[in-house]
Amino acid sequence: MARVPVFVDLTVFTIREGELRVLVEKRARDPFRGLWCLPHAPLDPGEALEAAARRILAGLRCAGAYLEQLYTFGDPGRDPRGPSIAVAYLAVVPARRIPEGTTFQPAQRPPRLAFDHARILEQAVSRLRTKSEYSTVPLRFLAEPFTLSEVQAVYEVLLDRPLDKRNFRRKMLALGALDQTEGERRGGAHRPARLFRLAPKHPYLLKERGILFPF
Amino acid sequence: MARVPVFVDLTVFTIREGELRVLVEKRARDPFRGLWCLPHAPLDPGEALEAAARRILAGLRCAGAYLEQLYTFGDPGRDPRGPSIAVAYLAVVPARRIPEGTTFQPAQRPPRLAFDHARILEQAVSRLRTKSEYSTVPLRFLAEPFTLSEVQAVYEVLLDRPLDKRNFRRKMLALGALDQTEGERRGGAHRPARLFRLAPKHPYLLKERGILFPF
DNA sequence: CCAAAAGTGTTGGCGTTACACCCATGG
DNA sequence: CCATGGGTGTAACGCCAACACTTTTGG
Repeated sequence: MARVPVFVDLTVFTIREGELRVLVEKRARDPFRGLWCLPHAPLDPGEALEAAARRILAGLRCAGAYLEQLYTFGDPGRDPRGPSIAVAYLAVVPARRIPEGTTFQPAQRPPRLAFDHARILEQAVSRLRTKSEYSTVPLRFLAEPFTLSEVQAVYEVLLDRPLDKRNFRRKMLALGALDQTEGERRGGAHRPARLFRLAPKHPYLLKERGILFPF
Repeated sequence: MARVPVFVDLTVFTIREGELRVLVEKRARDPFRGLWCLPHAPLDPGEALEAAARRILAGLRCAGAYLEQLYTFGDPGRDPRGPSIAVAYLAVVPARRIPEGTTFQPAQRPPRLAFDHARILEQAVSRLRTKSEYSTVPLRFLAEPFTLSEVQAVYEVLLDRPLDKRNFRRKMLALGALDQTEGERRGGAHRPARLFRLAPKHPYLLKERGILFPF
């Protein structure tokens, strides 16, 4: 029976300083000692894949983040120690929930990464950008409650283009994915902003027919 | 180090008798002896995942079929013999290329399946239908050369609704995914049909903005 | 000459984009 | 009272869905 080591690898994204960023760690051991890599861990026997991903997230103090399976990488050369499998997950964490001491690097121009992690990251970024066109995943970059301007800023980073404010608000509200909450946010010398949360039963995919963006 | 058995499982689809069908095998051994299951095999150490999928396809005499990775299943209870991982692939084979002696069952109302194969199949069908809205995957159900009416029939089965002939043809040709070939097909007491092939550099995803279907 | 599938254009309606100003607040 | 970001409506345009008849062949 074929038994190769099985790893769960994570791409944890956030948006900081107007840029998409990914969580990386510095390797303490060979191979690739001193190089950056994505957080990962071997699957415990008897542990479900998603459970392993959540275990790693908890270790990063990012429990509760949005999580979805990305892709499975099994190129025999991906680890110099020998054949292995990496089940990669994509996670999203709001910038305001990032714990101290965590390192996030620009996802589009990352530092050199160990193993096949550059390829994993590339695929994760691609998936994230594609899904921004037709899913509510981008809302996971925000801690509740949030303002419509914050939502627009997230979409602008992910889609990498400016969006029209009036059209954006009209469409976003029409989705039914947001619930307005009590209260407002005062953020300086200007009119206070209304606050929103993710609707309890928000759709994951946007609409059956047609795409919502571009505006 | 965590070493659990790694399998590659296949969902091989075709369209026959106006219905989406999936290739199944009868199990010759326990567990689940005599029950239907999806084709699968353990990953050889040192073998790439996709290479294993193609090896299984070749064993089914379906070499050359369209193939993409679907999802990885690792629920500890998926195999009664103990924890294991299944990397599932989705394949599409033209009805005219099906070898003798292969069993295809209706994909939407399959027989009882061993292991967690019912869940794998469910997810594969869902993915296939979703992708039919915005990708050229449905064209893989046809052996070249094919007629536009055949293409429309495939889309109608996958989307499960009738499509307008004139609108369908206009949009499909506008994609640039098809090349007209020499010759025509005479199929009885009616005007001969023009023949097409997949364009060498056909797009995988349809258009950047908007979706092509519905009509 | 009949049956059967292939092939072909136009129009009205709807949804989308483009666009500029007033509001509420803090300092 | 000034600066700052929050909030709002409409009109022109372009794209899409709806729709029916002619063509070519085999028997």
